[in-house]
Amino acid sequence: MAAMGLDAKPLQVAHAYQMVSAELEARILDGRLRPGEQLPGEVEMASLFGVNRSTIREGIRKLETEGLVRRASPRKLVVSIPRSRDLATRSSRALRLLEVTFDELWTTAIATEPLAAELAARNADAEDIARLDANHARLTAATASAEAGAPDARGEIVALDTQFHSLVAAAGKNRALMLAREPVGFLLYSGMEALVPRLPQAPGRQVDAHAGMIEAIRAGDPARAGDWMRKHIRDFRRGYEMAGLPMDVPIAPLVPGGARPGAEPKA
Amino acid sequence: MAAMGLDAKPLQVAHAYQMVSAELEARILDGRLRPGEQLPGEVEMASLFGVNRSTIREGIRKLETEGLVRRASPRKLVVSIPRSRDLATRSSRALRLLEVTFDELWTTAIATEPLAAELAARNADAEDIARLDANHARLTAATASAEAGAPDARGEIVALDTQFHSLVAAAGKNRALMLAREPVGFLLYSGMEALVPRLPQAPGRQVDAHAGMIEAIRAGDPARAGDWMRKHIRDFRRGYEMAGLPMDVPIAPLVPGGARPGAEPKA
DNA sequence: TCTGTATGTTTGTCGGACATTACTAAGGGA
DNA sequence: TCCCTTAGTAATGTCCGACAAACATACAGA
Repeated sequence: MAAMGLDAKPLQVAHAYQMVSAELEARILDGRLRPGEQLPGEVEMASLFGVNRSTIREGIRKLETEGLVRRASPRKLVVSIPRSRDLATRSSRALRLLEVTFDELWTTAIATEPLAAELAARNADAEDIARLDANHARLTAATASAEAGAPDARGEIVALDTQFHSLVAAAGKNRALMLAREPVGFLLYSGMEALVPRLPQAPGRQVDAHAGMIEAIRAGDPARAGDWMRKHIRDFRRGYEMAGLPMDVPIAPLVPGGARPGAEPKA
Repeated sequence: MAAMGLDAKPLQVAHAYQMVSAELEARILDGRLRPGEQLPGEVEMASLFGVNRSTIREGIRKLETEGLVRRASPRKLVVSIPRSRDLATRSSRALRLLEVTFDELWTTAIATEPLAAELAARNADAEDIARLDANHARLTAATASAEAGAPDARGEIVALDTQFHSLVAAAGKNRALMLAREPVGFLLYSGMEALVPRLPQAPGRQVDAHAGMIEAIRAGDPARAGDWMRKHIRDFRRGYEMAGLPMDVPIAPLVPGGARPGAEPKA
């Protein structure tokens, strides 16, 4: 007796705390509440909306999580614009949970990263370049100490590489691209963690590529910057292949055996 | 007395409800809690964590908003993977609040959309193509009624175009790309709402481009599909130029004067 | 077997309470 | 007059207890 003229409709009941967050969200999105503006206290809101303070608090939790409001100080709740960083973190987490493959990430990156580099060559200012230089200096140092056998330099190399690409994107001044590429880059470059120990020459090649890219960006040469990036990304894939790492399996497998120490699946 | 040997540390106090969500989140991310698994009731959790039920509820609200848990039924709280749709919606909202320009969106799209089309030509299955056909049929109809003077066909055209591009991306079977391009596409194609009334021939050209793309995808010809998409996206920009719409201002201005009714651009 | 009812459980919401800690304003010293 | 200290106020974070509505399960009846 499935069909009786109507499809399965979700028809979710409207709970009070959902209405609170929905109402505030609507006011933020249509501009009645503007970023930076301070919201009333919980008690006042409770009386305004005619609900209990607990209910207000649950609604606020939701908006807080979405990044539409933020605590400027422990007492001040202000309207805010979601930070790209948080959004990227969440997307990244989702991609990990979706168990996307290296290949999916790489294919996306080969489209977005060179564009980011080209834009960076066009739009980078002195500060951007300074940041890139600083990053590169640290990467050079970390690579040296990794070659010297430092055990924990690997994680730093990954972090610095991830940051380098974010900096390039930021220098490009395209916020849509930044937001789109960030989660992909974050996850993709984390794959280098597995690459380094099997391909000792990888970090060196990386240092060269970064240097070339910074040079092209500094010179304001979009084509060359894009080429360096393409080469860099292709090189990454080749390294992955040479290291014998599989490209059609999840970057970060969802718990093959569990977590670190004991992690026995409970009966 | 600023410096006493330490930089300004964030040092945000760990509130109980944050620890609840953080703890559950950690268990989900490292696999101790698996997608689909059901969580204990609120009372039980409260005693497990040694906090009050209200506190548990606030923590759950956060996880719910992040999409890491979901209510399967009003009584069942299960672990889940964040839905791309929600993530895209949120990113889209953020981009709108950031007041990204048409140019930023377009520049990103010209990199991602052709790739999506190429992948679609490679990976689309029968169902994907059926969905594209269905979408195209509706677009054709909507365009016809728009040309006949139907007032509200404009919104449907925008919705169908947005959906078309999502379907193409979905047919490409690259989840990273889908997630990256969705918010950009959503916002970019909404710009067509303003385009249609000033450029009556736009929908017609669009119908042709979509048809060509579907044909290329059906034929499994990545290069041709990509070319159609590039042409389609470039055409969109040209249309925007010809219509005299500015490309370096926010797509969706944050409340020029307020909400729908008047909506005349203020001086 | 299917349907309807009774019981128990869980969520959503409420009201009130209290400790801690930001903010504020009054007061004292230079 | 201005600055610093100090007390007071108010808001948040957390807790407790309570209740209605909804849902799930078991059971009785057709």
